[in-house]
Amino acid sequence: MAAEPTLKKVFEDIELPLVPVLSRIERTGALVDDTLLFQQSQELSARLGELETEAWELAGQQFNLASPKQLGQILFEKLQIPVLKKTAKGAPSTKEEVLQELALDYPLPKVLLEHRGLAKLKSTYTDKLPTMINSVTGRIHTSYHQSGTATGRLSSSDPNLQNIPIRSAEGRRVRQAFIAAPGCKLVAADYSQIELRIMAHLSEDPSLLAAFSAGQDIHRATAAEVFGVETDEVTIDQRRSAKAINFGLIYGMSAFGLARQLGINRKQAAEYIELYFTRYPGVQSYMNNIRHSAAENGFVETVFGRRLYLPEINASNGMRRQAAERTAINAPMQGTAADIIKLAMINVHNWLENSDLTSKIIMQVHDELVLEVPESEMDEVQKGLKGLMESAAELLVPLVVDIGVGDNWDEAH
DNA sequence: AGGTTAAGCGCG
DNA sequence: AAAGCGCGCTTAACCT
Repeated sequence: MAAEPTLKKVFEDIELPLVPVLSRIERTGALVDDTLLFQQSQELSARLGELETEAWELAGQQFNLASPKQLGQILFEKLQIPVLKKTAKGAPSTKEEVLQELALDYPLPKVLLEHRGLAKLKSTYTDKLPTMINSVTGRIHTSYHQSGTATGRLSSSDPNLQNIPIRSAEGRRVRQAFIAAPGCKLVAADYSQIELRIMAHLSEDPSLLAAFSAGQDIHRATAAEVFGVETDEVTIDQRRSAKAINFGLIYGMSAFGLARQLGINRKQAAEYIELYFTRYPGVQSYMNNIRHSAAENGFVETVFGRRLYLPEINASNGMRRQAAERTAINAPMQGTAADIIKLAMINVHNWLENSDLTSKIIMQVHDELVLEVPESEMDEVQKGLKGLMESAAELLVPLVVDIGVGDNWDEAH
C-alpha cells in the first residue's frame, strides 16, 4: 500500500482502468429466462387478486391498496386502529415496520403486508425485467455508473441489477430467472464481511484483528466477547444481537437505534455498546478519531485516498452534524470496500483478456462479482478469481471470498 | 401531457 | 426532535 495515497492515484489506479471493464460488462449482460418470470407473474396476479378481495372484506369497502391516502382513512379513521408513527409530512405512516406491529392485533395489516410485498415484486421485477431484454443480444444490459455515489460504489440502473431480491423465497424466484448460457454456469464470488474486515484494519483493534486472522465467525466471536461466554456456547439470539451491533457500528448507529432494532430498551442497548467498546477499545478510538479528523479536515478518506467532503460536519444544527458524523464513520469502510472490488474487477478483467479464457464478468453487486463461465474453464476460473479477489488489496486482516456455482444466480449462492 | 416529490421498499 | 450508511424504482399525489 502506498504510504501517501492521493486522489490522483485513485483516479489513475482505479477509476480509469475500470472503464474498459464496465464497457465489457455492458457488452455481455445477463441472460434471463422470461418464461419463468411470465409463469411467476400469472401466479402473482392470482394471489394479489385474492389478497385484494380479503382486504376489501376486512375494510368493508373497495379501495386502492396502493393509495396511502385511502389506506390511511380506512385503517386509522374507519377501523380506529391507533397511529403508531407519522410520516415526515404528518400523515399516519403505513410502512412495513408499523404494519408488522399492527398485525399483532388486527387482521387487515397482515393482508396489506403480503399484498404490498408481492405487488412490489411483480411490478419492479417479474413484469419489468422481461421488457428490458435486448432483442439483438437476448440479454439484459444494465448501466453501471462509475461516478455519482458519495462513497465510490458503483450504481446500476435501467434496470437496477444491484437490488434483485434474495431475502424471501418468492423473491428468489426472480433471481432463478438469471441463467447461464448453454454450456456455462454462473459463478458468484462475494467478499465475506468485507466492511468489518476494513473496520479491523482501520481501527487496528487487537481482538478484532485476531478474530479475523483466526478465521472466526465474526458475529459469534463478538457475541462471545460481549456476552462473556465461550464461542461454542453462543446462542442463536446472542449471535443475532452481536450481528446487529456489528452492522450498527459500521453505520454509526446509536443506542436508541440498536434498541429499536433488537426490540430491547435503550439502557440495555447502551450497555451492549459500552461492553463492546470495552472489549474492542481500538474500535472506540477509531470512531472518535474519525469524527475529530473529519471535523478538522472537512473530509474523510478511504485506505486508498478517495475523499468524501462533509460540509455539514461542523454544522450548528445538531441533527445535521450528527448525520455527517455517521457518514464520516461509514464512508471510509464502505468506500474502501468499493475501491477493493474495483481493483479486483480490473485485475480479473485483465487476467481474462490476456488468457485464452472466454469467461466474462457480467455483474457487480457491491461486494460480489458474477461471472458466466464455460464448464470447461470452471476449475481454472474459480481458482484464479478467488485468488485475484483476495489479493486485490493487502490489509492487516485476510480478505476472504466465498464462491458459489449454479445454473442460475440463486443456485450460485 | 409531463415533471417532481413523498412514501415505501428491493439490495449491499 | 431525532435517533442506521449507500443506492434506484414504483405508485400516488401534486404541480406546471
